[in-house]
Amino acid sequence: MQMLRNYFKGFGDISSENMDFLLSHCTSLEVPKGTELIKPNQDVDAVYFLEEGFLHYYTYSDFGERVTLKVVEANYCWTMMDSFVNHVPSSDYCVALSSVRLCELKRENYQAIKSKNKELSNFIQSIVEQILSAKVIEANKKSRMTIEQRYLDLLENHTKMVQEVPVQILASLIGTSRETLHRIRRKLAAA
Amino acid sequence: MQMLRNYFKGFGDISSENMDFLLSHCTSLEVPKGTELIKPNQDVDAVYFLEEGFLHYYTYSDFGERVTLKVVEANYCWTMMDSFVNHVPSSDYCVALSSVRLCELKRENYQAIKSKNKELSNFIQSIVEQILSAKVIEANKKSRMTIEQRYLDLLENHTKMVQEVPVQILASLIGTSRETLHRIRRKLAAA
DNA sequence: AAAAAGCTGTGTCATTTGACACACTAACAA
DNA sequence: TTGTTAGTGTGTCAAATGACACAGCTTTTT
Repeated sequence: MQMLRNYFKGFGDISSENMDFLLSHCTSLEVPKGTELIKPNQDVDAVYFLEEGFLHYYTYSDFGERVTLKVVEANYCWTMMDSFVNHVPSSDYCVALSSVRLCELKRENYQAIKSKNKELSNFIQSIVEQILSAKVIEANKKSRMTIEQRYLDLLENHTKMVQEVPVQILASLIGTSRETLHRIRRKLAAA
Repeated sequence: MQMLRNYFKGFGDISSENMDFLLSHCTSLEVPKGTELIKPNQDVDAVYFLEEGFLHYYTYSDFGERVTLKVVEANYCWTMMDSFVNHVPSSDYCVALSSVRLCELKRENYQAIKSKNKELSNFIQSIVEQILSAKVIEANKKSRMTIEQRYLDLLENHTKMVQEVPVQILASLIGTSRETLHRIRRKLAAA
């Protein structure tokens, strides 16, 4: 839970009572590799914070091809946004790529935190705003970069992910085929 | 301002006093085609709601190529998220593609609304959550679709945009060159 | 009105990509 | 232990794409 505490701290100051209140509404859990955290038609009623391991968030295109939407890594907060916010069933998948340790914040606890007091509701508001900002930055960055640049970015900023996540999944994440990613790796190795 | 009122209504119920308070903190403005709303190094301290026309939000890649990040259309709320949330100067551009009518909500007014009362702060929180959800859905949708599907999506759901925005900009928006988009259009016309 | 700038349509051609195929290795389950 | 499944490296080839080039058209500027 220490990791989650530090994650929260990064969003601003908060009294220690409120921090404890926050953390007391989160529960730790561990799941083995291969666990299907989320399947289509499921109602996602929690937000997850990853402490260790990798999650594979993916869906299928109209052509039946599996498309990676996100590889969730440690120290990252994630949920099926649409399902969580709008109470609709998810249409995508989320599977543990490794043994995973995570914290769960249930929707009812999320609501309880928001209505506890002003500091907490402002704190949560600030977190959501910052996550929104980060999402936009991430999407814009992706738009500007070529496939090769995206791979170099992974290498630089998500080294462990590159080492531990299957190449096919990385390829799909950056928007190409595993063969093309392989060509990029070969080229980089030669240089 | 009526359009903005309806936009807000779409996010949930709110007392008419609060709605009026909200709207009284927004100001209407009109800018002619070609206006540079935002230039690099500028500090963006407002959120904009478009009532009419189109905005071109773009940046440049490492290769000096102009990349369209978003074409903002009527009934859409937009800002340079990073700059607005984190008080950092923007590095991108936003230019009016046509004569544009918009509403502006300054950061200080945004704060004033959030702290006015509980209903308003919850209302704003709910809007931010829903916008975040929509952003994620949009990004995921884009990941799943081919260039052609993205164009068909524009045709179907943003007909006016396809008619009024230069093809080069649309091509960049969906992630391809104007030549390739042209090939797609030719193919669709033949069918 | 003339000139300039921006946008569009289109052809050619070299390059990049994806699809397929196959061998090899690692991980896992019976 | 053995069979099975998942993942990787690599080659070939057809198809898709981007870069370039140029002509015609529209809009804006002088």
